[in-house]
Amino acid sequence: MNTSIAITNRSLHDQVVSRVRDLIIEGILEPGSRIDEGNLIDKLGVSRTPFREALRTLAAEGLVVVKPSKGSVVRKWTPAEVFSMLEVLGHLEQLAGELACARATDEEINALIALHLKMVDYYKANDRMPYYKLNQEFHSRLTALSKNATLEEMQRNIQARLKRIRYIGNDNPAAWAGAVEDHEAMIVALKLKNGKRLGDAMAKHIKNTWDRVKDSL
Amino acid sequence: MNTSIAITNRSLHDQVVSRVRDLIIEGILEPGSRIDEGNLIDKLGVSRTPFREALRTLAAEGLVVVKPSKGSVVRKWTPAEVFSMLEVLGHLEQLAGELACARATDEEINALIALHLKMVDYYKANDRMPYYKLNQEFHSRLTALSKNATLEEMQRNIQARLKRIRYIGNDNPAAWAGAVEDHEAMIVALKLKNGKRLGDAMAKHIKNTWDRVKDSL
DNA sequence: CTTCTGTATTTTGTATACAAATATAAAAGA
DNA sequence: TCTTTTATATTTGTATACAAAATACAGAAG
Repeated sequence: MNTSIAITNRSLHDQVVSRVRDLIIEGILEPGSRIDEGNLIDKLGVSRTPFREALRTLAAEGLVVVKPSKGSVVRKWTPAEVFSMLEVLGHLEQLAGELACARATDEEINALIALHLKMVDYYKANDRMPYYKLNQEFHSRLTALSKNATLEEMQRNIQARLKRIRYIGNDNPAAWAGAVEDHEAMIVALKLKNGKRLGDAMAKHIKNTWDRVKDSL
Repeated sequence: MNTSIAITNRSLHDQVVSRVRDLIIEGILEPGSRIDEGNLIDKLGVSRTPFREALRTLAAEGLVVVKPSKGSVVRKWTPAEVFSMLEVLGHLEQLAGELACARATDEEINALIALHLKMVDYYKANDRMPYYKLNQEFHSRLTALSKNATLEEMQRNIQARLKRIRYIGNDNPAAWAGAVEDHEAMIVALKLKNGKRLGDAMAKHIKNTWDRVKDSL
């Protein structure tokens, strides 16, 4: 078991960061829109101090832009920026794939295969939301198998920036079918522990993501 | 010309961020050491508010760790973390090299070659400090030629984390000679606009960096 | 009408004040 | 002497207060 009885007295800062991050990812705070400090601190029930600290964290993460003396806005990506993110993410996941094959245990690989099978079930049941959530986890967990902390961190950061965009741009059936196929290829390579092959499959998967996503920008 | 008459009224936040970042990189604030808030705000002449916001920014950048209710410390990297950074950086620069060959103009390439020649001069004159500074610029500018904003950002971030370590671990003559040789190979590949070759040369260069640096950790 | 200009209002930036938690150290007990 | 306890000081977290900008707007001049 993995339960902990530790009391997590998270600081307001941390809570505000994750809350606002979620508001951005869920699209409740829209890209390009101004972040109304007075309004949000009321709704969140915190004072300006932890809220503004949270904005600095989110700005460093790239989700928010703080314009001096003019307030903050939810960062809005240009298509070129999104492309650049996918270009980097694809390359990072290629590395992740190669390292995973070299470093992951059979147990870890089997756990990931199980996750993949669950995703296939959701796909067959046409259940989009849980599929989407597991998909995020699939990529994070595969990256974790690389046993490279920096790689995990960079992947998580880009993933967070893309989350919203990816969700919007993935709602057509053909795109979904393609994504599942990509994953199938990745799983095959992972089973064989063929790093080169897995890396290429992951890079290709991200490349396909651009095609799925680009028209919704 | 490129001069601007804009008045840059930088916020205290921004100033504190760059000031403290420099203190960390220069080793005046030592890895693992506590950041004494009271002391530093006195020396910097600012109040706690912008200072603490700056700490949040630096924490998100990975240079500082904020321990809830216990203060902040300068982040200290384990050898495994440094290795992971170099592993990712090498892979990112490989991509940068490939993209640079595809996207850079002849003019940009020539400017980089000129920079390289200046570095060789400093090397021959055994002038370490200016060489080191140009080296940072060399890598940043080469990455910029990839015309990929995300790649630039990630490279800059890892670069900042490694800056201190790299400086310390580069003070033996053989290592320096090796680094210059690596750069020579990179320049040749760039002249040929051979992306594969440049990418490999850059990846190899970073791999060598680990050997130069690992004993000082 | 427009455009300008000065003023009121709102928003942002920074400093300070207060509360809560942690670290320090002095005193009491074993 | 070594713990343990308790009081005190320091540091950290959060709220508020004040200052400085930026924005909105009303009235004056063209």
